[in-house]
Amino acid sequence: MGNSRVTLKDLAKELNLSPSTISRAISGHPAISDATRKLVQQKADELGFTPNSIASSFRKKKTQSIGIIVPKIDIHFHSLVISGIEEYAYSKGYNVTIFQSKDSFEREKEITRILQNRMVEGIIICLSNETKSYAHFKKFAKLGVPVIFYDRVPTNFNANKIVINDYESAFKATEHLIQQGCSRIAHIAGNQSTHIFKDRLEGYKTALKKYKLPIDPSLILETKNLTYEEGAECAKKMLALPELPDGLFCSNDYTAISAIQVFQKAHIKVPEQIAVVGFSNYPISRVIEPNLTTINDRAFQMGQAAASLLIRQIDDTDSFVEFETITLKTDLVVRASSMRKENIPNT
Amino acid sequence: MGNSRVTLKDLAKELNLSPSTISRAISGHPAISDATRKLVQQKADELGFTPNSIASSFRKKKTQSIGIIVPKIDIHFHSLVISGIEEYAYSKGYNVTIFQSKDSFEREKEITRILQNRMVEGIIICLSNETKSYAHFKKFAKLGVPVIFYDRVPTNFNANKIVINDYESAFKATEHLIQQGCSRIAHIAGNQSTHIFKDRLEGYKTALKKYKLPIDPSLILETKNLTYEEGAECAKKMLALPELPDGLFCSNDYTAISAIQVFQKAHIKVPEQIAVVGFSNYPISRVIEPNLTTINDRAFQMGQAAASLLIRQIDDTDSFVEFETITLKTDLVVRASSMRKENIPNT
DNA sequence: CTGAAAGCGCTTACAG
DNA sequence: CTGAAAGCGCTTACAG
Repeated sequence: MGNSRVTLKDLAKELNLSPSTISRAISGHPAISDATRKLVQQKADELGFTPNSIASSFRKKKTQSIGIIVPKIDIHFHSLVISGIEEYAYSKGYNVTIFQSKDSFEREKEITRILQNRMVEGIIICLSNETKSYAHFKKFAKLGVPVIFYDRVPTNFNANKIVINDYESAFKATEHLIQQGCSRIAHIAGNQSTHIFKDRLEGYKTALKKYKLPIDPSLILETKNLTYEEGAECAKKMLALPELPDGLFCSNDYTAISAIQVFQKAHIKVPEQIAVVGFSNYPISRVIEPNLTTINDRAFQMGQAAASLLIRQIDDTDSFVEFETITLKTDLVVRASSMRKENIPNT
Repeated sequence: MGNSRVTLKDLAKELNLSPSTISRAISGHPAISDATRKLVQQKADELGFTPNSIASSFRKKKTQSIGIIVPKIDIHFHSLVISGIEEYAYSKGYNVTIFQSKDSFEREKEITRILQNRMVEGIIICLSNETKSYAHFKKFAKLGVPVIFYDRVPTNFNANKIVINDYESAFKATEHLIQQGCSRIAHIAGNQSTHIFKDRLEGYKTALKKYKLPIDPSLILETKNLTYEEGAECAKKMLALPELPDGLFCSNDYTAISAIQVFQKAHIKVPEQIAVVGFSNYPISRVIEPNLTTINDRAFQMGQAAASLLIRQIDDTDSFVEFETITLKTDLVVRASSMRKENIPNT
């Protein structure tokens, strides 16, 4: 079947004009007369000409495409970020090519090679949880290809980063529990080798200190992956304590929800006997009964911010800025799971 | 900063070999001696040469990339499909470029133009809900670029499709409720202008007919978008009926879950007084209490199947097959929300 | 086993 | 306002 695309040359021949003129007419060069432009446009439509952007990319060394690496696309947080990136990039004429590292360091390295070959103009990445070395990103600095890290970002490595203030957010969440009258507040923590979960634990501790509450190690439960199942295990451990905590701050929503369900099955009332706060504001937090108080981590906005910073850096080739870190605001979304006093929930 | 990539020519000059030989050595052409191959590989590593795949794509007219169009990336179903596509495509050396139509027909058309210009080798798409005409896909047939539709697929239009049997699945779900002893079974239906929701309604009706149960129009509640909020409204309408249904089959999980919550707030027991079945097997179905019986629609596998079919069609340029429709198996995942008799749930 | 040459479809500096 | 010419970095049919 006629795999034959119509090219600039074909158009030129048809119209007895030079390819240069056709090229300029199509791309809206100002030096082309209106008459010629119209003529060319008409013929292009007639013959079904559309510019071959691979040829154009090759010639101009501008691919108008950016690469995204995420651990897994179907994690809701990442799909929101990707959605934000795509939306912004599309509005600026950039395409988005997606890769999953599957949390494999080797695969992440391989993907950076592919992205280099593909000549993407910039990269947005959430590191795999295996990644401890960042040498595979150094080549992009040499090539002038900006890289933006989000969520799981490198430590001890200069780079562009989009983050939220995990420490502050955790502080806010814990402080809220204290203000609701809780004094024995437990924490379900994420893997402490990941700095965002470390920061959340720190924020929790700082809030306790500020309000002169003791830090009780038996109330701090570290998990590997903050899974639904791990949340349930942690809740059971709390039930086995000599005295039940009266508040619980969890490093994500899954563990918060499974903990609530374990408590409820043990006929412990949430929030009356134990008030619970999660982290991320997943859709599920508005489904669980009672609705979950949680931190809105602005995943969609994070994607938009990452794309915006990236494209700004692609365009400003001779800026003096080497690296930028953008910290996004978070909100505490107060719902029923933590409401022990007469407040008005904000969602 | 030295934006200078090392090229084939540079390598050739360094080694006093022709660019042809370098090209063949790098791409593993069999006619190259081992000695030369090693020499070239070594020098390539030394100079940090990596092939420019844009140049290669341009020359070979093979971009090794496929385009995906989804209504919205952060809908869990689509993110699972995309994940399946990326996984399969990556294993075959294809890259995946993603676009969101945002359920806009105009944007969908615009995206197909971009994909044509970008010379993707194939396209996987879930149609926007505004799309009624498929003329914008015809150009790809002429160009020999295969297009695979999934989920929301065209009707009355010959095309490659990956689908599940919505009719059968709905039949299975409804039959299960009947076997659990329900005889007044309601249905929360999706928009009847979308064929998959029409099929689900048909499957429901057929099951009732088969078991000689009456079809009661007051028990069939159509929604616009099957949202959580619409599910709650429908449940309230059921509560207002002279007699409550004893079974409920919903066209998705969100409506099923909100209905369950409305029932529970009205002190109606699920499944004892009303047994509920959803559709999609979203993660949330294992969180709600009681856990939701639902149809596993195999979104990840749908993505893999779409990518596999697409790449098969890209490779088989001279096959006699014009179009293919693949129907995937679905499972009824039986959980507590529908268990009125002593069965063993399968998850 | 290796090389010389042509060309993929554009863009752009230079010239008029 | 328009054109001739060179070239982006590869690949491949042809030749030896």
